[in-house]
Amino acid sequence: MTTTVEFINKLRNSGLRPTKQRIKICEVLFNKETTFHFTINDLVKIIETEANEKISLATVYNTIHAFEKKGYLKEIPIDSNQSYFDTNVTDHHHFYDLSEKKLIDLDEVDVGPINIQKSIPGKKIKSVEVLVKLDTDNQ
Amino acid sequence: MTTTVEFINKLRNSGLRPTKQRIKICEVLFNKETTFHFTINDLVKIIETEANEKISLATVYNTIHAFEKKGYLKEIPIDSNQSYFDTNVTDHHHFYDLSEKKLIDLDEVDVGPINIQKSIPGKKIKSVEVLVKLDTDNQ
DNA sequence: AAATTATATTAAAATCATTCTAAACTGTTG
DNA sequence: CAACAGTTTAGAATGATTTTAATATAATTT
Repeated sequence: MTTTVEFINKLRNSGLRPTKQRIKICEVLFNKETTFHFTINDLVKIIETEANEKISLATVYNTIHAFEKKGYLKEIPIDSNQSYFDTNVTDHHHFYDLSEKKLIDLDEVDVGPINIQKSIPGKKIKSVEVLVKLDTDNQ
Repeated sequence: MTTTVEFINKLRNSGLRPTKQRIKICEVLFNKETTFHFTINDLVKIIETEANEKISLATVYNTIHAFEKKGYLKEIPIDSNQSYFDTNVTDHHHFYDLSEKKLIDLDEVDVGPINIQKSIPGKKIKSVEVLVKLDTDNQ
């Protein structure tokens, strides 16, 4: 359980003004027992349900991108028309359930170390992400 | 070098009518020395340049999706607003150059074997894809 | 090889996620 | 509290992709 004051400090410390909207989004995203995955659409629905506030769509986008830049969220690469975000920002990978269009965390430990044996001159590796696509096992 | 007749057979054998448009797209995609990555936009431009035909955008989309379903193309999962496709359908992975928004192949051998140590009941693994994001190495 | 049928192509409109705009608003700092 | 910079907002704009419904073409039947 994180208090509102702590979110305010978190925001201030990262150079983001603690506005009503940003605090509300913090509460929705970071006041959960477990981390989770969401699309912007999901988030807007959660805000409408969980809170009785309406936050403009543009603000939700701005805030999520700001949080991503600050490292509070991670975008997950999926060949989908919507962006998926993860409140779990530790190094880990994902299952993607194709039939249910749902993401499931995959600990680094469950994948093992990955050593990229190739390099591109002038470029450095920023991240290594594994996506494991799942199908229904209709045997 | 693949002849038009071979493309016609390929299409017919997979239950796709060999239309003028599909054959042209086959030629543009599969008559290259090397495999490559493209977006729909890229492809449309290539068709306009390489051929003097105009294929409707809807047809390009339909064809690419049909080819993907038949396993002649692979969609590459990237958190981008455009879909990327690959004419290399063998098992391999990718670098994604963030500054140039370009994909580079990464052989399975350059990544090493990946053994997923977790399973989801009722689901089976369909694919394991590694995306290595690259940044400019401004040291 | 004409007639029939099933499938594909097309341009344009529709849709949907995301970004932009410019006006109104709100934290922050002195 | 005044002034300023940073934020929020609704709505418009953008851009990728999908849908529509009419036309065209390939395959099948006669």
